[in-house]
Amino acid sequence: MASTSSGGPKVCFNSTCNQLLVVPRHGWLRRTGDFADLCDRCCSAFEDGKFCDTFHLNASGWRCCESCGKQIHCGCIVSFHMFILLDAGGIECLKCAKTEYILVCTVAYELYLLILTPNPTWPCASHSLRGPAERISDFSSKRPRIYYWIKSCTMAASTHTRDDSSERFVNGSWRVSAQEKIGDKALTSGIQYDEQHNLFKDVSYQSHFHTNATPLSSLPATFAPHDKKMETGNVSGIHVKRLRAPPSVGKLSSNNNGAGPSLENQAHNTKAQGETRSCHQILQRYWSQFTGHERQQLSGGSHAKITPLFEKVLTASDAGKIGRLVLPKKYAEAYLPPISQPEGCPLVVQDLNGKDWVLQYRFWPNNNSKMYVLEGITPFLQSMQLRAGDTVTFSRLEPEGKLVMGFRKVSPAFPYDKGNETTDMRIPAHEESLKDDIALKSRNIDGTWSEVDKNSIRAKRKKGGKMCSNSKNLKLNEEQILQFSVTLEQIQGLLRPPLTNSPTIVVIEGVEFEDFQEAPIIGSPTALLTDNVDGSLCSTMAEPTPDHLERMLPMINHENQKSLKTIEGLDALADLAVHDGIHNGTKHKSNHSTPTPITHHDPTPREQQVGKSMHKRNPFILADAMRSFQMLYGNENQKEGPDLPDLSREKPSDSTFKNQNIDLNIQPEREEELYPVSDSMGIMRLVEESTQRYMKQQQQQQKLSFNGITDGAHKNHDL
DNA sequence: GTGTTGCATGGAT
DNA sequence: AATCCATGCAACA
Repeated sequence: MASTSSGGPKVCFNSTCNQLLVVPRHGWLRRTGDFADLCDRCCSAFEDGKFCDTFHLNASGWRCCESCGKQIHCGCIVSFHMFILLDAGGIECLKCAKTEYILVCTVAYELYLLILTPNPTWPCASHSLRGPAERISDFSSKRPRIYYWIKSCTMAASTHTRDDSSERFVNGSWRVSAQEKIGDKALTSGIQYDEQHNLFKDVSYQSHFHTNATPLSSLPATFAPHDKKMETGNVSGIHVKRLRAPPSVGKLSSNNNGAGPSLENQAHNTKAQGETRSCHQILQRYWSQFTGHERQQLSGGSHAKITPLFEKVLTASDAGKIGRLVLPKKYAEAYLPPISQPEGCPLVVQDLNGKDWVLQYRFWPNNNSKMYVLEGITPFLQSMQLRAGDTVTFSRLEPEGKLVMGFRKVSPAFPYDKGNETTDMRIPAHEESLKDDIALKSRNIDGTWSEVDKNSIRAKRKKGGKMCSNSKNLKLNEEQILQFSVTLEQIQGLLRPPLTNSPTIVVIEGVEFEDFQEAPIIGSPTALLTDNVDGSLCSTMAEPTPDHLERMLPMINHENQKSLKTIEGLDALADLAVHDGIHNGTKHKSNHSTPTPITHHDPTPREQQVGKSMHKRNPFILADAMRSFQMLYGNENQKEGPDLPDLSREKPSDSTFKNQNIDLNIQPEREEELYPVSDSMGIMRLVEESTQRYMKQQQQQQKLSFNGITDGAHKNHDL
């Protein structure tokens, strides 16, 4: 590369050019902070994004975009901004990356987007969020384009208009602000680049159009998400929130503003990903999982845009008679109107049918904090027939900013139940993986990465229990689910028919299940024939190994096994099968001489909430296997509320085989009536009930046998 | 007695 | 240790 000698005539920085510069033009920003001075021709090539194509064609470092295949030069500072490095390796051109980025940011609507740049003069500190001060200073003087999304908010009985958006140069830095009128209040939102501190600030404040309104001091300072990872402070009554300083320029818009190629630079990568992570950091705990299909439904098929905000799995309390839905504080503060008084404000929420519901949004003081609740939720829940364990989703209809409440039922028969209007709510796999990736880390204000949002993990653990502690494993993409549905069908391969019985074939959702009067037994089919002649006992197996499961899944094709193995829950299944099932199979055998009562375990509310994950050591292998599958197959939010058939109530507990008594009050047939088998849960239920019948029959037989009655089995055939 | 409201408590992270 | 939040519960209507 050419350089300039101090005092001497400048030559083009392009070493392959070296033309004397009469009027140097600024090219890329060098690491020194100076610009590379280019001649007209080279600068034009640079600005057109063709510099590498022109001058570096024979250089090394060309790679193909993983998405579109376009060749991108990755070997020089000039093209440094023209691609992003993919987490999984490889690169992606900005065009492709931008698409993804826009998508992500659409989800994370609330976040301020600071994608700056007219000119790719920022060599981008991809390694550092806070670049050297000289870069920043240069950058700040270049009137960065600030891509700014104003937040909107739905408030009951309020007009909501977006009044103004402007850019101003204030005190040496560019400030973008927008004002929206919400009722009699004006929310001025702004972002300002703080040159001195090398930061972007969120400058938002409320004022009033009318003097008779609430005093300013009583109003929350900002609508911005109250992310504690952001440093905040108050300056002259203006709420200042420190955002991460973008290290670079990079305009989201594809417009070429004439100042250079409209190329989002590498900073885009780091910035976008950083902000993306930040987005997700804000959202992930109650991340709404909408597909385009659902969004379309929510928006009534129109072109209105739906912005998923967050969601909440209904707890027993939420779904109880009180009609109070506890809202996650973080998201209540981020996405709902700010309330400073415990009384809160009425909130108009639209349901999926377009019907408006007026709820009271308020909070309670709690441990120096607040608990946000939506009161009066009962009519909505009843109308939608929602219960504990179901999920209520909160989203926003754009552009009017109306809050929309959707829902997802705990047993929507996903993915088959086409009738359920909120099925198919999974987000596409690529979003999912992105989310998952994002969920693992978040970026701190100082640009470092740290463990993210433990609440999210906690929430996911709650949802998935031990089976799905990893978010990546928690949510299955559709392909996995389909694969798993096949696996579910194939589970019959695990159910060993008692030799003395012939099955009743039950077809559910196109899947044939063999309903034995005697319970099927999980075990290796190859082992079936070698032991257990009475057909009622589990086979005893040698010391099980992890490979055991594989042998137990002879009918599952390799692909599905692979797929399953990616699911952490399978480990749990294997664990159950190997450590519990087989164990308990043996135990089961011995139980013939050790009668135990069927105890009805009434789960604590916490157990209900956590689902079945608490039942780690259940002797009834099939039930647990079913539960495992159920958890994997079903919604990750799947939980059982008090109104749902709690399998844990119905299944024998650990003590089942210790003191066998028989609870003859159980009426599985009736339960079937109550809970029609129309979904995946139903399939589980059917299988489980089948096994329950078997259990009861066995126990009855044992009891009767103990009493010297020999025809017990016949008498209890219908149990 | 019943339902509602507002706060306190404690488990989970 | 701090925080969140699900739920309990006393006070009140």
